[in-house]
Amino acid sequence: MQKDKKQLLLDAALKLFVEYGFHGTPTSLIAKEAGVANGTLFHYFKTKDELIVALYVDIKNRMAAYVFENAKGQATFKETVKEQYLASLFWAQDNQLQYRFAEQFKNSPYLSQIAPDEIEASVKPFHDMLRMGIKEGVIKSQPVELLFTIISSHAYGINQYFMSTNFSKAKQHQVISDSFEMLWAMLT
Amino acid sequence: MQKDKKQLLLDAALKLFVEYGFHGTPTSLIAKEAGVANGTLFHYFKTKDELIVALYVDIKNRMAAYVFENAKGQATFKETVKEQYLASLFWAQDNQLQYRFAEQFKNSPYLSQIAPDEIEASVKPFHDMLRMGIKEGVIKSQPVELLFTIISSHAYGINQYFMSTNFSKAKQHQVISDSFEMLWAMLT
Amino acid sequence: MQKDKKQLLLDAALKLFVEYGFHGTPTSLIAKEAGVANGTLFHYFKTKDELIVALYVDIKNRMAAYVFENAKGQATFKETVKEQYLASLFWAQDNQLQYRFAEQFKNSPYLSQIAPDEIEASVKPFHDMLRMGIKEGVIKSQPVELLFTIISSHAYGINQYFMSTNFSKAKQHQVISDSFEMLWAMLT
Amino acid sequence: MQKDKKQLLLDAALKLFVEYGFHGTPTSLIAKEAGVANGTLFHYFKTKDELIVALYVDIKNRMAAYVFENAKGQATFKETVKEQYLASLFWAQDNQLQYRFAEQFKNSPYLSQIAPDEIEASVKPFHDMLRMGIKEGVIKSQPVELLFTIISSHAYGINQYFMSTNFSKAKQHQVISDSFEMLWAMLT
DNA sequence: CATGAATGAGATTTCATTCAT
DNA sequence: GATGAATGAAATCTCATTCAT
Repeated sequence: MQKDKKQLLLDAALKLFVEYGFHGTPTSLIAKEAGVANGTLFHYFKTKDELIVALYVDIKNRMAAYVFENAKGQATFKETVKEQYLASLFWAQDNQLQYRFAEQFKNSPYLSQIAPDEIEASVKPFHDMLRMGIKEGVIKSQPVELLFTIISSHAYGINQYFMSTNFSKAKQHQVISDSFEMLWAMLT
Repeated sequence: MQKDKKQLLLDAALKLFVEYGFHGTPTSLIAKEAGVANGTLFHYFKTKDELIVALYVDIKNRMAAYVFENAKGQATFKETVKEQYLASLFWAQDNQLQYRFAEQFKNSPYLSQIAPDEIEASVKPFHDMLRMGIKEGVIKSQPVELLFTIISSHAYGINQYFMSTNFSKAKQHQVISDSFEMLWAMLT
Repeated sequence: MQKDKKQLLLDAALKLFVEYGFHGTPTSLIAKEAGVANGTLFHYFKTKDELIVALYVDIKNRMAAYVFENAKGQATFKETVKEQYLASLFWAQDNQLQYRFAEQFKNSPYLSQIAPDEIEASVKPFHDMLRMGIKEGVIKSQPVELLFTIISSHAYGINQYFMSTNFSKAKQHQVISDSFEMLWAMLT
Repeated sequence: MQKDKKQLLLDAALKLFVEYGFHGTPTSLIAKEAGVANGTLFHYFKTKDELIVALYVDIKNRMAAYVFENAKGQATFKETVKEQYLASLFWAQDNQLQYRFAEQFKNSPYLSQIAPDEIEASVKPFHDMLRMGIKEGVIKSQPVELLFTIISSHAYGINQYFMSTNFSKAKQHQVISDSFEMLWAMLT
């Protein structure tokens, strides 16, 4: 029994969007790559835009699930932050296509199609955690939005760096681990 | 005496690309917004792609010129880095459209139309400066590409933060200044 | 016990065709409105065209049955014509959707799908009646086709008039009755 | 110098719409018949709907102009009404395509795209004239909307009759003239 | 009988680009 | 240089119809 056609479409779309961009990828090509008929795409997604947004939401959820799964049950605050940071970067490493798609999406006019409270909800757990760290006096007392943005951007930078290098996985892990310590120096 | 039609087109394109994206902005709309005829656009730019790339290069150059102009003649290495960092963020603050256009461009398939050695050349001065800092033992001995990426991403994060807040200019300057100290703690 | 699915489909189609037109109404919408599955429509009607034609024929028959039922057994020729005229208008009043559907159908390329002899057959009783009236010297000696067309158009006009007014049923009956006398003046 | 491309498109559309109906006529066929490129149609009419409506308005205006031109300067009220009635029917005879298109349009959901006050304005001259006739005591005192509808429908019926016969022009003129007298008997 | 996922031909519409004026 | 009508390839999307379950 083969994969769901909806999933086949999402997979095909992901691959092609990353390679050719949203507008460089006709829906007909997505259908072809997925091995389904042209109209089938529109059976599952009312419009091309809806497909793009659905793909983003799907990826976002998968990544969040991965990060939380891998970072739960740490003893200290620092351990928790570190594991989340590492998990994010490991996930990005193992899901290059998804990561690059998400970056492309976030820098496109499509982002405005995500309801602001949905975005809000997705960052809340991180904000809450940072607030706790501040209350416990472990990290600097700064607005959590600022801290979160700085951490995210730092991770983003590391990823960009990896894209322009050809490191082994081991070396990448090393860099990630080092970079966290730099980040931590900044936060405390 | 009115502006050059070429400049009118670039101005219109910038505004519309930021609002609607590259593909959400037809050339006809750019021409209309610029107040010139449809075909005139193609006198100045052979293709739409050429316009997009020209706009990016133009913006890139203006920003670089601004940063170098404002950061020259500092006494110490830290002062030099700091002034460049501040100048970048001040420029982004004063040129929101240009900044957002550049971000969109960098996350699009158009980026590949910029020759790699052109990109190389534009970051070289920064790399050289960082190399000097390392040699002088002022900052950590890490690959300059990594250090540069981290600094750039940090600045990117601060900008993102400003976009979601409504700070006064004075408050923004405060945050920028503070954030540099955090960054510096990370680099040394 | 609920209605026959075929009837549910006809009802839904009637309502939607009048509101959106034949081509503005997808079969999927008809099925949805009828509360049945998409494919079910094609069990009962081989094609969409067949559904449209079937609906028209059904309506035509119901109207004819109504008119004949209500106009039978009149003493004089004038009484007979009058009762048929009244019955037609009363029926149209009570079956607005059906009436408007029929008008739309008659002014569409679908009309050509009704066999000419079927049309012939449906008007024959009226032609026969008029021929009798001429033979008896009650009405003008003119081609029955012309007389019938004039009578039908007259009724059509009255209906159009009602659509743009908001008369009570009583007032409508009054107008219908008056209008028949005007019509009769023309025929005799 | 050849005809305006816009006019070529209107001419082609008219012919094809009457033959195949609005929805049976693809825009590509209209362009082909007009001898212009596909996109040219959309240069002149933003949508297919806009073309359909524009065509109707154009036809409506031409007919009105014809009727008024041919019926002006009559001595009596009856003469005026008669000349307008005759002109309408002669116009329909000489402009079969236009007439049939207009009938199709009026019985379609497109009609609702004509602003009510535009419709109002087009019938006003006729209503005014009828009001005058009533005031002068020449015709029955009935609502002018009713009288106008009856006259229009009468003319419509005559036209329908002509479509199912094969009369010579002379014979048609004879019938039209006769039918006006029948109509007049009804109005007075 | 009934379903609804799947199809794919075809329709409308967009838009970068050209070119005669 | 400047114009804007004209182009036509290509994109998105619709929808009547089929068919395995």
